Parts: sequence; structure tokens; C-alpha cells
Amino acid sequence: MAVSLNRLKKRADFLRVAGLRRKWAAPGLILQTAPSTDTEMQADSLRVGFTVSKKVGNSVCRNRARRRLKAAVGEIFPADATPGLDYVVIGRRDTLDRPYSLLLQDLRTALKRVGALRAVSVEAPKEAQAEA
RNA sequence: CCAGACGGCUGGACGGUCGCUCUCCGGGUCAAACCGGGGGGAGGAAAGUCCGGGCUCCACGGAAAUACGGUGCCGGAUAACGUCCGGCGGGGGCGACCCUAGGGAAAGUGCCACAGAAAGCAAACCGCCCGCGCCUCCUCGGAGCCGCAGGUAAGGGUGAAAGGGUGCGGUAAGAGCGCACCGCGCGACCGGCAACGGAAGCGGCACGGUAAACCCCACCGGGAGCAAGACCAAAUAGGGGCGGCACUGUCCUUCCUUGGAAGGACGAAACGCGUUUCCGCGUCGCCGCCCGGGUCGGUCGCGAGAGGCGUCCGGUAACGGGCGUCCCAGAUGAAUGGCCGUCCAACCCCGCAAGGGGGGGACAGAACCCGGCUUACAGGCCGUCUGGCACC
RNA sequence: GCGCCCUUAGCUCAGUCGGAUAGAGCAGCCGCCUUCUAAGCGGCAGGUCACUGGUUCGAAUCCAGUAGGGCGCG
Repeated sequence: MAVSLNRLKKRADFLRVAGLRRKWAAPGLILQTAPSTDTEMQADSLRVGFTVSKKVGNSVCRNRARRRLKAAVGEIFPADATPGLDYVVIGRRDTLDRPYSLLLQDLRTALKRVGALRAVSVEAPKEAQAEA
């Protein structure tokens, strides 16, 4: 079943997700997660935010990196990401040149290593919460 | 054909698939959400934010002045400009053409290091020369050393710059002292709207440079910026009003009908929490409705414009005018794309060549809008012109 | 959107209302001292003064334009 995606927009949310330090750095991207604080959110939805800093390049490069990440998230998250969490995807310099198939793999492994991959069953989020 | 100068245009193409945003139509809904279909969707620089405007708010009696900042040959264009066009002066190039912050230094002040005698008003270090004095030599005419008083700016030397240059005359030596030419200053008059150009004649020549040093003169500038500004408006906590329920004691003040109402102070009680007594903490009415300020959020501002294209007319041109035609991005953690395929260029390699292989698009992303400037940029195309070579 | 500042040796900074050799400390190299090292002493080298133009006789300094970096306000 698919999950509906919402956008993370507040600076405070980004800081909160980064502050939990639950992250995985893949060659093409970095993924951070945290339990969502949005109580009104529905059970089958999640929130994603994107960060591409000036280290990546000028505005054309940053825009392109963010669009590729958006496309990758739109392809993978509805089926494979655990709902009820907030995610932050951070672009790197290699996001621009990395082949798209590898970028998708990066996102899957990042979801797995961060403990938010739905295909690994329901155990993973509990472990993650226990660690936190 | 080679080399070069100037101006303009362009800034990959096609297809598949999955998406985003705005809008229109149809369906759907109380209204939305949503579904289907059609259409629009980054740039010449969107950039830097260096100027000029529109727009909005604030301030202000029209405004002027001071301070501060800016501009700075002349004329024109323009809403305006530090922009553009045309012209002038100066410099560079064989040339097409290019560069040029280019007002005022006799309004005043400052500075011109080192070197040099002297650096801004004339002055005189080594020199040169006349005269006088002393001494020496002597072919008895003079020559030389030293000193004193003067005359000089030719020569030497310093410097970025030393108060016109060259030649002839002249003189004790010299000197615009005189003359010729060149330069310089003033300049009647002529041409030009002007900047400026030409120029008879006059002047023996003075008035160094620096204003991107202070400054003077002329002109321009009120301040802030779409996060401007306007509107709608949640939860929570304050403020105000109305109504209902509850309302224990003492004291004080005020008002009115034995009693009650309003406000204030004090303590207690009550209620809630900590299991209870004790003790501690919290509450001083509670509930409902309405009003106002205001935050998150949302809507407007927000794209028909100093607009694009075509054509005609005026103007050397910048530009202006008439007519016709078109509607051409509107996001807000921020859309305009992700992926795949084919092809055409740059570029690299092999080859004398035809060709073959690799490779993969430059700079760069709207944020209220417009006019410029500046900066970045793989390349491609077009036009005008200059110099040279060859041929007719 | 608006306002301001900085760039000088490998590093941290002087010099910034113009004047000819651009300085200081640390670091580096050489020598002295010491059994050796550190410290100390003496010496040496090291600079397109961010870049490009311009003004001036003369520019790190003044002016203009770029590039990079930093700060502040809403």
C-alpha cells in the first residue's frame, strides 16, 4: 500500500531531525530520520525535507541535486519507507553525477541502515526507538 | 584568399515514459478534496546590486538653505540616468577604427621626497666677463694666482619638472637685447545653437605641476523599501462587555427602600494534586456567548506593461509618432523537471584524404516590475568596412 | 532587500591623509653555545602588497571596476 508524502517546511523541524543523529551517509546522499511530532498527521503518511547546501555548487547545481533527490524519493518512499516518521534528505556533491540507478540504491540502503525500511518488517522501527 | 575592425542575431534538435505549478472547460461536492481533457511555464545575462525610475508607506506649509553624497567638454534623446546618439578637443593605429573623469590652478590653502646652489619666487654652486688691490713671471705689449666689488644665465651638473627652441647679429661676457622661423599668450573679426574651429593684428615671453589633495563653480538628490503595504484570521494566554449558576466571616468606603449592591483589605473555609492525618503546592469565582488588539497561518499586492511583433512616416542617429496584430512564467523549504533513447556541433585520437573511433554540450535558475551599466560565457550564423596578395 | 568591512612573507599582523631598501613576531635554513636536544645569541632566505585599468614625476596607500572572504539589520 502506498504512503502519502508531505513536505517538511519549518527550520525547527530540520533542526530536530538533525539533532537526533539517526542518519546514514551514502555516496550520493545523506538520510536523517526522527519520529514525527505532527499529531494530526494520518497514520499512513510521512514527511520529507530536502537540504542542499552551498558546498554542492551554485544555484543551478543545487536545484538539480534537489530535483534528482525528489524524483528518487517519489519513486521509493511510497512503497518502502515507514510512515509516521520525518525524513531529511541531504544532497552531496556526488548527487549530481551519480548514475540514477545507484542513487536509488543509495536511498534504499540508507533507509535500511537507518531502520526505516518497511520491507524488513516491523522489527526495525522498534529497535531504532529502543536505541534512541 | 589571407589578416583585421565594427555591428547584430542565436544560445542544441526530436521522441518515449513518470511527475510539478498556474489557468480554462466538463464531471464531482453544500463547499472543497478529487477525476478527465485543452493551453501556458526561466535568461541574455534571470547574476553582481553599480546607477535611474514606476509602485507603496512614512515625514513635510509650497519650498529654500546648510551639511553630506553624486555628476562634470557641447548639443540632443529619454519617465529618468553615471545610459544612449551625434559632434568637439587630446592620444594611438598604414587604415577600417579604438581609447579618453575632458569645468576652474590670475578666489584661497596645502604638497612637490631624494638629488640639487635654487622647487615657486625667483635665486646663483662650479663657471664666464669688466673693474680695483696685492704678488709672481716677462720678449716691457701683457700673462697668471689670490682677494674685493659688480655684471651674466651661454656652458657644466641635479631632477619628473630649473622660467621658450634653433640660427644669425650683437656684447667685456652675456641676455628676446635685435632679427628670421617655430612655439606660446591676448585676440578684432568670420563660421557654428554650443563645445570649438579659423584668423588680421598685437605682445618679446609673463602665467610650472597637482583639484581620482582640500577647495570653488554649475546641476541633481526628503527617507525607507514588496519582509513596502492592505485585508482575513486558529489554538493558547491577557483585556473589555452581557447573561446564567454559585456567593462563608470580619473590617473600611460609597450608594440606596428594615436589608441589599459595588469596590478594597485580612484571615479562614472550600476545591484539586501529592494514597490518607500532619504537611506542602496550586486556584480565588465557574460556565456560555460576544467585542477588540495581535502571533502562527492565509488572501491580495502579482503582472495589459515607459509591453512584444509587423509596417509606414519624421529624424544623420539615439528616438518619436500613426496603423495593424498578439497576450507572453507567477513559485513561496519556493513549480518550470527526473529517467531513457536517437541525432547534429565543440573538443581529443588515428589517417595525406575520403573517413573511422572516443566524447558530450558554455555561462548559468525568475522571487514586485521596468530602463541601463558591469561581469561570466562552448560555439554557430549574418551584415558593413579596412589593409594586403592573386586573377579578369 | 539594505548597510558595512577585509585581502601585505608559510602563519598572525604593522605600514593606509603618496616619496623610492615594504617591516615585526612565530615558523624555515646556516653558524655559535651544549656531550646531545630545547632555550639563548648572530646571520640568511622568503613578497606579482588579491586582480585589472587609471590619476600622478612617483601608488601597498588615491580613484574606478572585478574576484574571494567575513559581519550586521529587517
